[in-house]
Amino acid sequence: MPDSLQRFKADIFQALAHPTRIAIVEMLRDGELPAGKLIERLGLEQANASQHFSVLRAKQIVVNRKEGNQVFYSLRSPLLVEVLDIMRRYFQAQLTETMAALEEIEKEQGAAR
Amino acid sequence: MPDSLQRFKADIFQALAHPTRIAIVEMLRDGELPAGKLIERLGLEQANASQHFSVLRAKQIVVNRKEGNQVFYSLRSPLLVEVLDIMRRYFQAQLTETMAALEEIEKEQGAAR
DNA sequence: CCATTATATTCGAATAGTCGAATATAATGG
DNA sequence: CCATTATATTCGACTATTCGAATATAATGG
Repeated sequence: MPDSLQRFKADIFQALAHPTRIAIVEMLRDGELPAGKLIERLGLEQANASQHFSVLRAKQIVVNRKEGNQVFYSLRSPLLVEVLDIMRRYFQAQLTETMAALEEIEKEQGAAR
Repeated sequence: MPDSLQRFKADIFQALAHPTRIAIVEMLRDGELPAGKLIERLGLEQANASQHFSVLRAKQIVVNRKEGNQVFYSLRSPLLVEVLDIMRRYFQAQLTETMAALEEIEKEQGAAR
């Protein structure tokens, strides 16, 4: 039933379905960074970070290169950044709706008093 | 560490991290459909479909309304459709890259012969 | 009222994901 | 060579997800 495009999409979404990995991707939007820097800035446990990097590598969301004993990660494509930006708009749209709904409720409660 | 926007994004990505749910969302892009139609067209097991709908409802990706004994589902926002469209571009870009890489390899193997 | 249709929920089994600790591996420098 | 740094992998424990079967609930029509 699922075609390969749908499977691909699901795989990418799965890879992004964790806030830590989103944070990593978002830090990389401005360019390549060493693993150590990502770990430090995001306050991650080293082993756990490595596991998250592994997920991102497996789905080819990031590219890595070695320099000495350091590994540098970068995003493979800027398209993912577009996806995240649309998500921000979606979040804001939802927030706006929720605020409007709350105001409506408060207005009704004010009138009922 | 993760802010609420990142958690939100991760939640939405999680909800989309299954090909069946992507297929459902894609069928809904053209407008509201009854559950039964979705189940029939996608060849889903009823109980499993219901579980997938439940995931989509929980994250407010879909809106549902009842009419008699039928439930109609629709997308809450067109922004998600944009996300899926970017993903298609991403897939195509990856495919193009893979093809190019394969051709490169074949060219090298041809030259090595 | 009862049988049928429509769909949600629960159940249990199996698999997958996530964490931190422990371990392994590679690179560096003294 | 060995200690240190950097990072990947494994382990084990726990949680989450997915499936189909079974069950529950609601609506419909005769």
